[in-house]
Amino acid sequence: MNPTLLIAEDDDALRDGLKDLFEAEGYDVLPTGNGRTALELWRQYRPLLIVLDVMMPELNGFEVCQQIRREDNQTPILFLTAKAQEIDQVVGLKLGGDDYVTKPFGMQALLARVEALQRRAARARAGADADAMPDEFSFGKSVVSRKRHQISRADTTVPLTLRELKLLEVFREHPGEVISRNRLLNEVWGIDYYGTTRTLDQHIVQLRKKVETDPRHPVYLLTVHGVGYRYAPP
Amino acid sequence: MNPTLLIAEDDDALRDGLKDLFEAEGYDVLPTGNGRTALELWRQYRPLLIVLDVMMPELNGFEVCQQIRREDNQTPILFLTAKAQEIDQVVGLKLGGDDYVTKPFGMQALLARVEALQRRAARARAGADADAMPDEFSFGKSVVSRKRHQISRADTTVPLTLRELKLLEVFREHPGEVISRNRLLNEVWGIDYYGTTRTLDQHIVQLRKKVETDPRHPVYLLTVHGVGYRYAPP
DNA sequence: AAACGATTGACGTGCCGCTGACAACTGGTT
DNA sequence: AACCAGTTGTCAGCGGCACGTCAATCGTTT
Repeated sequence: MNPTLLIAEDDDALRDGLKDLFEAEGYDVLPTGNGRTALELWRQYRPLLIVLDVMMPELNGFEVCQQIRREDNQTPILFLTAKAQEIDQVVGLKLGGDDYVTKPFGMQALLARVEALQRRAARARAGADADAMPDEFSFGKSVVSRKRHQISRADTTVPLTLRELKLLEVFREHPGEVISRNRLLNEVWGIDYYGTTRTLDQHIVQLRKKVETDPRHPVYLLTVHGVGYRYAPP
Repeated sequence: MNPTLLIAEDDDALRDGLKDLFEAEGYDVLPTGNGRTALELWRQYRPLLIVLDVMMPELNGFEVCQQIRREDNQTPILFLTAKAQEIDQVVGLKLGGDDYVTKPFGMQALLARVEALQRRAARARAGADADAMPDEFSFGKSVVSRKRHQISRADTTVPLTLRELKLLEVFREHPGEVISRNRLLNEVWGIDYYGTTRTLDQHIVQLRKKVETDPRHPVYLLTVHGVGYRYAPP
């Protein structure tokens, strides 16, 4: 069975275009031009991903999203927005796993976003299912607690900041692999981030202080010159 | 649907000229004279190829490239450069799949570059799909891991630098074939590389240290006098 | 205001890749 | 066989740039 996609967009021409596009890419598409039926379709079919126009009759995109999120906050939602004001609202939602595309947009851009969201959601699902997400995981000689935001080694326990925790998560998910600086920036900071590369270094420095026995000669968080970093499990 | 091209060039006349040229060739063109809108347009449309002037208001070409590469390192980027200094910077980026054209340039030359880049990108895409690119491949008595940037033999594991990894890739793709020095320089260092031939030797030396049991009497990386090198699989 | 995390700039350091000098080698010529 | 010109191997050193580090700054929260 193909992955199913719910498309709620009230412009008939655009909706048909999107339907054709995604069907050509091998998706099953549930099209609708109305917020209320969008909700009904979602309840009935539970699509893997939802594309929501913000401006729609009956229920607008935000309202639909709100309803869906009451029952399910896994399924990724991609908003189609026209005005800058709407964008702010979408961003303001800060709902994990969601994204938006501003009109007008190109088909390639939409495809790329949909696929990125799918990958992200798939990773999240896999991670959640596989180990039921225990609170703690080990890193090097230390043990990290997600809930408590802290890392313990031997007889000391140090707090972890948000960025540090996220970084550790990324390394834990790919032990032994070299992870490029760009990828780290994307995974930890998000896709549209303008910061310098010094920022990443700095956080690595802080992490090494908490993870390594001798921060000057790291054993677990290794740098790969010109590429990125690598976590060498013990 | 036509292939879409993003053209970022702050000289109005030149930009219009390029737009006409490529539209006549059957491309859809997204023109802009500004780095920031270039990024926005890229996000909205995901063009198949990007032509970037280096000198631009708001964000220069390098900065735009850097941002784009954080989310996507497939799409080819063609830089338009005016000064020799800029050229060095472009070459210095070492970003695969990119190219540059120096001003002033002829329209035909530009077209040729664009089409060459398209072909290269298409090949890369096809290749990536075809074999799902396993992480490891064997070389001689060793096993090379791309993700880890390292090579393991018997009981030792040694890190590989960028150049070494690329060289090994080239040899792996053509086992038994003699590969000329020029071809190696092209494939690993890029089309226009000015270095001496000593550079290549040097890297071969380093590689043999990591690949051969007795580096003085190589078994896998053989030199073919007057031509180049040959990888003799075990 | 104080505390904290995140970010950035400035500066020092180390590594990778490049190069020049010279030795060793190869293949061809006498 | 000896020789020679061109090519390759090896070593040591250099330079640029990526990275490590420290400290100052900014923004947010309390």
